[in-house]
Amino acid sequence: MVSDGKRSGRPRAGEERLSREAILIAALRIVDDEGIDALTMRRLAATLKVNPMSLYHHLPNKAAVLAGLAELVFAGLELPDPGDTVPWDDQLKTAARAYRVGLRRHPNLALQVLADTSAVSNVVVVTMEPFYRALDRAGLTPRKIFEAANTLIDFIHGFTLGEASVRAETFELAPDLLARVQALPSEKAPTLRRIVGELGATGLAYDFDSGFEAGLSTLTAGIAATARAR
Amino acid sequence: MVSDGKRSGRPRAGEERLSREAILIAALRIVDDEGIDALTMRRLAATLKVNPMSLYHHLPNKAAVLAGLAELVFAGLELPDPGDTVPWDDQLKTAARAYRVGLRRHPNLALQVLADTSAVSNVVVVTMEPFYRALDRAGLTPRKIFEAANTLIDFIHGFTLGEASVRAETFELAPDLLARVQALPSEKAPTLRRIVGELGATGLAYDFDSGFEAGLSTLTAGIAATARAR
DNA sequence: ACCTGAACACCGTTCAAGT
DNA sequence: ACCTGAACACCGTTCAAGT
Repeated sequence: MVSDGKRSGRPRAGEERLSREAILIAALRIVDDEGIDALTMRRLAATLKVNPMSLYHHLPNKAAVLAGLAELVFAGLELPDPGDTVPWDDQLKTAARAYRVGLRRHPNLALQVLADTSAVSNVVVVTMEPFYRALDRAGLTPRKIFEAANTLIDFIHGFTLGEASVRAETFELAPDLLARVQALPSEKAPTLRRIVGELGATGLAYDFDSGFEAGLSTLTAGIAATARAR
Repeated sequence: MVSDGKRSGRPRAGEERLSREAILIAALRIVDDEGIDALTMRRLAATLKVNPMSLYHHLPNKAAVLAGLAELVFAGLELPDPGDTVPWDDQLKTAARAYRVGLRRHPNLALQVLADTSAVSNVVVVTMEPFYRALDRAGLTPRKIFEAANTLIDFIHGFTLGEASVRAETFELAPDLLARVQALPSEKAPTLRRIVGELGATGLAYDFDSGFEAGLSTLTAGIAATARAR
């Protein structure tokens, strides 16, 4: 049994208090619970009951902690692949939905994750197989498959970014938007005004789930057209 | 003529050294030149030759400075509208390209800008008219117009995010990616391996411009299909 | 090897005081 | 009203010292 009291110096073999993984898990918890700004090296060390400087034996600096968190989130992603039992567009949509859900699991980290190039490129390598399989079944050329996969990923990233940002705020977007569009001088944006007016306040109450589905349908329809055109 | 030396106390009328706008312009310059981390209140004050605390008379805190920068970037956006002289999909693509170029003008700020909900919703209100006009001409219902515009914006945001992140890094994505895909165990991601292999190293050398065009084409094709289906 | 304590060079922001 | 100086409560990180 390990004492709870503070010790110093090197721990005995097999008794290490710290590891890269343990540090990252603690960091993820802080970010999930209190937001990205709450994550400081000193705070992180405190929750691990350890001297702030001990962290630097496992991770070179704070940037490495943040990169490690992005990696952790992507490592937790698993895209289901229904395979040939469903049409290729359903296969694609299933994987896309799972990708969105996986990113949304840590909303306070979304920005960090999406901006981390190496994390993103890692997930492309390891996890994107279902995307490529579905697009291959659609009958695209290799180049078109590559482009379509990137387009789909970009859409999901942009969508997730908006979703995470709104969730972090308190104010209601939809009513505010409606009021401001209506307040515009009528010659400024006539079509926008008309469309928003026809939608009405209730129609504008933005539902993220149906917005995501609409995007997926547009993209799969566009991909299908691309396949026919080859 | 205003002396260069430091003064203290209230300046005479019309001689104010500081304004919200002047502060934001100086801040934008720092971010463009040296990155977002270089922007500190103290550094900002120094470049304005002013006491750090003076800034707080014009902006309540650092978060307000960052939000102001997002606002500034979006305020500089102007989407051209070729109007009825071109097909609706060209009209849509023209506006989309301009939107991307506008965001890319300040790559170090991309993350901040895209994550700022109120800035994004502002630009939707003021600037998105060409998007709505083109989609209206495509023959979509109001709801489909709204959804298609959001999908297109999400794609551009996700694309810009990737573009800005890669630009901020030094390492070459494409060759690295190719090597790592080939290093995967062959049963792990067979389709991905095959597609990347067929593309080859040169084919994978990702060109952002053509990637963006491919996305736009897929989206407009999907929107056209949506319009026919109504 | 791993952990610690003290120290350095910074931060954002509050507050009271100047003009 | 606008700017300042000193101070407070933090940061991330280096370095030398402990075991």
